[in-house]
Amino acid sequence: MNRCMIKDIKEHLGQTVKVQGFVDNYRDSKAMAFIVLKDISGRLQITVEKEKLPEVAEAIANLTPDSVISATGTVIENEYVKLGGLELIPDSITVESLAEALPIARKSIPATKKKQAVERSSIDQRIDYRWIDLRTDENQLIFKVQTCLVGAMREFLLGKDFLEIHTPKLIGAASESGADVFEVKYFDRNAYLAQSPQFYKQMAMASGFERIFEVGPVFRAEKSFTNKHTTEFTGFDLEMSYISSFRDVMQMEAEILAYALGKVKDTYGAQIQEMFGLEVVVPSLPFPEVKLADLYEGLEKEFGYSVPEEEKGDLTTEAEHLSYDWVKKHYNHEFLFVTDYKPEKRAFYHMRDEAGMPLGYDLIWRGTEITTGAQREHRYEQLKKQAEEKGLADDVKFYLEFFKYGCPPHGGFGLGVDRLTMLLMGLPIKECMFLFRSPNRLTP
RNA sequence: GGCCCGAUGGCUCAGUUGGUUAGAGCGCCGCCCUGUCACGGCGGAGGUCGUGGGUUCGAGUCCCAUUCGGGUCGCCA
Repeated sequence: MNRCMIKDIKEHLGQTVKVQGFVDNYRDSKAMAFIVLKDISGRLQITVEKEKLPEVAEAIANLTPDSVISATGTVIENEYVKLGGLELIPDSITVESLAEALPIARKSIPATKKKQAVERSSIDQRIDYRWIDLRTDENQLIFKVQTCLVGAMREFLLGKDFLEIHTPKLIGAASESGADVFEVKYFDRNAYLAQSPQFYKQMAMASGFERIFEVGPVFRAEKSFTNKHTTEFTGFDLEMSYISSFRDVMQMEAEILAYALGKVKDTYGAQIQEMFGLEVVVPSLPFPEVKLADLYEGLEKEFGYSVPEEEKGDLTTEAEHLSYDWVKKHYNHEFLFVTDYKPEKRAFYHMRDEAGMPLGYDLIWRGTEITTGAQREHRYEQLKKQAEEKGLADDVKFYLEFFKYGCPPHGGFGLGVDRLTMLLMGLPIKECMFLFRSPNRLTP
């Protein structure tokens, strides 16, 4: 018999079906036993009248929470069952895998008059047993949402003649700065884990691909300890040719996000609201935009936040957070493009205007940076000069070659998929990653 | 890397100015309970208090060192 997903169970009223999943709850008394079965799609009560079904009773006599079972039986309606008014009366139950007592508490239980509250285990404790932690509805929703989000972004771009590429993550030279890359052994020499597909996606422009994107792993050997950093994450990178300004890139990104968030809202908006208490807001176009210096000025005037002049080349964490209040107040919007960062703070490959101002932007969503984007410098001599200014000419020699034999003007951005997900759910990044990596965490 | 904080049964915590056999809830195990739905009732097992040293008649508690971990800032996606 084919397995029936629990979400489809209602279509099989009165019929015999097979269901499989984890034991979400087990209540066993002398004459009756109740199993709440959970699969990825839902929950179902299995009701066992022990005297009528001694074989089934025998099979589940030592059942434990989180064991995996298969059950076949008849689906019936029963108003008395709080779980959807449906229950399965089994003919047989097979215990596929018996679970030991769980080492973590996945959910908080509030205090009652007699009992004190049980807090759920810390996220770090839960990550030690991530595969158990991920069985909850809340955690599974995170990955359903992320799948929907990235799928929608991909779908959007495929409709606009983008090619999806896959660049190497093992590279021979430390790219960009060289300070924050992981070194790995590569036969009889050293290699590095790519800290960004930047150089290769630009190579795709020199290859005449015109429009590309990539979803892939990014490695950063930075000892960052915040709720939004990790040493390995998933980057959504895009590059497009024949732009007339970096604003073409910004517009493309805004359109992608508006489309993808629309899909997420349609599909999971209600569940996100219910489980995480957050509304998915589909952003209006275009996204608001502000110059970095103007933002600092606004924050000082309107929120009394000021920083020393030397820190104004970049956004401080607090300024980033305050920018959310600022953009809500001025534009009733969650996204904010920030432009006109100082050239010292930006990568050498960003194109600059006559005044030396980088032609790029950061995108801040709900007070957290999710993207850096720019028009790239595609003119060989100029690019070489900018690399030399940062003392990188030797390190990026192979990259400079991409621009010697013809290269279209182009630009692009890198977007943090995990940051997108975490902001969508209102959680720290640890809670949103399938497996979190940090300087202190390399397992499971 | 700077600053701050923590480490007590499987989990979450309590542990009073240092004072006899270290407590609780959940979980676990056993028994009881004809329909539960965060089921309920009774009983039980389980901890040399991260590690090393010191002070003291006496240390989970005070001091020093050390290990591991967490938060935050910087860095960034």
